[in-house]
Amino acid sequence: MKEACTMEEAGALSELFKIFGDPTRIRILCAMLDAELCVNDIAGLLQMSQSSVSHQLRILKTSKLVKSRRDGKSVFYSLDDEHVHSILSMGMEHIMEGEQGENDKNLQN
Amino acid sequence: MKEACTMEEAGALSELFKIFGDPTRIRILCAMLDAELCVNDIAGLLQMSQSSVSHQLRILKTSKLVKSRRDGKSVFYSLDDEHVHSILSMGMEHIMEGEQGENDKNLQN
DNA sequence: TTATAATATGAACAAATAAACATATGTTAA
DNA sequence: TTAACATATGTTTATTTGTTCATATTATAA
Repeated sequence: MKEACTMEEAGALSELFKIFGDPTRIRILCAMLDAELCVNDIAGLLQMSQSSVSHQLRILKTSKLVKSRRDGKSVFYSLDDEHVHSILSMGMEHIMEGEQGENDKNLQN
Repeated sequence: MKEACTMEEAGALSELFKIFGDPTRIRILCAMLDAELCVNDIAGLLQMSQSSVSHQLRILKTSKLVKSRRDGKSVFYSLDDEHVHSILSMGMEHIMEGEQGENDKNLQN
């Protein structure tokens, strides 16, 4: 990393992280960490509408975080590269380390 | 990383990445990669209003990405832990590798 | 072809939020 | 104290965006 990023780099970086900044997309990405999944599978897993999942998958695909493969009537999605895994892991580490006592405020049970 | 994250983890992760999902905050974080800076310094560097920078610093501090230290009339901000650096680096790597030809659409010059 | 299943997409709505502006708080010096 | 500087914060506005609903597209089977 340079000492001061350019406007373009800041824009590109924020656009990337913005994709990770939604709980639905995080859950979709996490679900695909070990398995290739079709839209219906994901909708069932997350208990969300097909439409909403499809919209989010489109965003994930446009951002190159996810790739798709059609097999008959179904379209299977999977992570596009290992950076997705790395970024998720880094975020998870940060959360685990520094915010153990503070996440409780977001939990009910 | 687990195979399917919980609602709580997805929420916490997305909240974290949401902070990185704004170009102004990215620029602020990048500016602090090597130097401790006060609000006015940052506002001058980024050519933004003091108010806007202060608002963003508050968000960064609340999220534990930044810490502050008062010295006289000035308050100096610096990165709170090394995960910030790691996450930025991961994002930068992803951008450099996969989107070389596509970022041009976001650029004018 | 028609029917059905899986996915994609367009439009509308509501919620979140970044920036601007004005103002308040805090610190130092006179 | 008052004045000046640095920072914080409350409010408003404009923009963005995730979801829902309805509809369109694509693929298979009868």
